[in-house]
Amino acid sequence: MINKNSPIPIYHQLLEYIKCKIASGEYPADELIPSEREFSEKFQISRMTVRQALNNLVQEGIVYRQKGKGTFVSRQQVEKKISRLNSYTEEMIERGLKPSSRLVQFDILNSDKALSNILKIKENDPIYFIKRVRLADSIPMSIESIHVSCDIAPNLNQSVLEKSFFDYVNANIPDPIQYADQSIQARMPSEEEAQLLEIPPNCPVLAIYRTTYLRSGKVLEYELTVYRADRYKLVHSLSRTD
Amino acid sequence: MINKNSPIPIYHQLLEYIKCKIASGEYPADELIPSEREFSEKFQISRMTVRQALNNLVQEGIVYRQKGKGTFVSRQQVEKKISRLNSYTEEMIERGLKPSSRLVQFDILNSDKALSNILKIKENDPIYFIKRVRLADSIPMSIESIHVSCDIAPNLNQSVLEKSFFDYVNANIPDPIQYADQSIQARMPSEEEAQLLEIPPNCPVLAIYRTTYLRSGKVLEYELTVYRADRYKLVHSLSRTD
DNA sequence: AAGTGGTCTAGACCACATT
DNA sequence: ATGTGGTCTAGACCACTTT
Repeated sequence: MINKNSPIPIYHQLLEYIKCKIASGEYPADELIPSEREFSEKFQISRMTVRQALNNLVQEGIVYRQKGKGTFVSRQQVEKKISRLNSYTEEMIERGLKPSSRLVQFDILNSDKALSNILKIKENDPIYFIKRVRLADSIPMSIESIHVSCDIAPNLNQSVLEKSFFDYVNANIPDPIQYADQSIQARMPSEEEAQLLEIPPNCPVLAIYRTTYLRSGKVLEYELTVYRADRYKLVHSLSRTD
Repeated sequence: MINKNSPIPIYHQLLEYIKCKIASGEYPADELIPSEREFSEKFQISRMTVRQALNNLVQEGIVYRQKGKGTFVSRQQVEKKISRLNSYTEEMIERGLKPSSRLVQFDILNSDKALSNILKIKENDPIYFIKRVRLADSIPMSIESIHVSCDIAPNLNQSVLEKSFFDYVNANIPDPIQYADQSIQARMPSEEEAQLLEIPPNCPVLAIYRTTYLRSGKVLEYELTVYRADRYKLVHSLSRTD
């Protein structure tokens, strides 16, 4: 169960152990789980290490604590769906569709004033501009236009884009993605958009403008994605945290 | 600076101390702050206590760490707008517009199969059906159709709807709102929708389907809101919590 | 080699809730 | 009175980065 000689930290092993118990129903929702001291004694580890595992689970919304009472399992169905930032690839697989993409444009451009403002770089600093048609089961789903500062994305090339941009980021940029701001609009497609999406010009599209930030606060990318409205709806969760 | 006899935990005092230094510019963005051991020695507190302060700041996105290097100030001190669940009234005021509404329909109906499923009630159980045109600065912005189980919303009447439905809920339902699932689509308006929104029939709309849940897990309401795409865009934040 | 954050220990006292 | 989570200590070893 817990292997002290494993290269995996003990708190992480315990965290996974508890997650399993919750998934299997052994620790049901709204029920107490063993106390910190119980875990500490059972696995012969320090209570502080147990707390580190539990702190992570609290942060993930998997469990919650009550002073003097104990630690409880959260209602799972809520936590799972809280809006996450997913890549196109992840999203399509989740929906049971086969993702692919077709590169339309790959250029290095100089940023104009508006863009440099968004990306928090100097005007005329070089950026990658990448335009791709995203397909699901070989049918056009969306057009994705990505703007990334060359400074922030080393060694970005066409072959990288065959796969997930997120995977590239995770592998090549140590600073992790933290959050994104999105703005969503309904509008009619431009002529080029209608053609790339293979839809009639009187069919509306969903336009999503996204700015993605890293943990350091740096801007990773500014992205516009235009979705076929007949094939795509955006699903997400909101929480009310008064 | 740090008072060990204060009822305020030491880690919290240190956390506020660091926040102040950042706000005053003494710890500038992207710059190193003192190491954990420095804080520990300077204030004569345990390094674990320093870590607790720093962990909280990392969680808030105020600082970030790099193994072997140190702890840095994040670039963006702007408070992140984690997607919140707001009422129409709140949202419009935030955008600097004057909200109002015009009641189109107020009825008690029997729920059909699909609706009873969503609201988690029995088929044919009575529901309130409320349709309102929402205005901003006296111009139609959206059409809101709310479905609420009569069981869950006592004393709901037309006069309540002059104001915010959220305010009514907060005042009359002890179980607080916890979260909502939304599905967002772009589409063309129906004839009735175009007429109520005072837009031409070839102008697209943003259709948002929302199910709102209470902390107990009960469903508060199922709502369809149809927005004029030319006057409304949806803005929100997503976080990536790996 | 020196410094950093990451992990871990084996204790301790506190405020709080339950019995 | 007992058990719980919340806070805190004074050490320790590790992997990593920089000098």
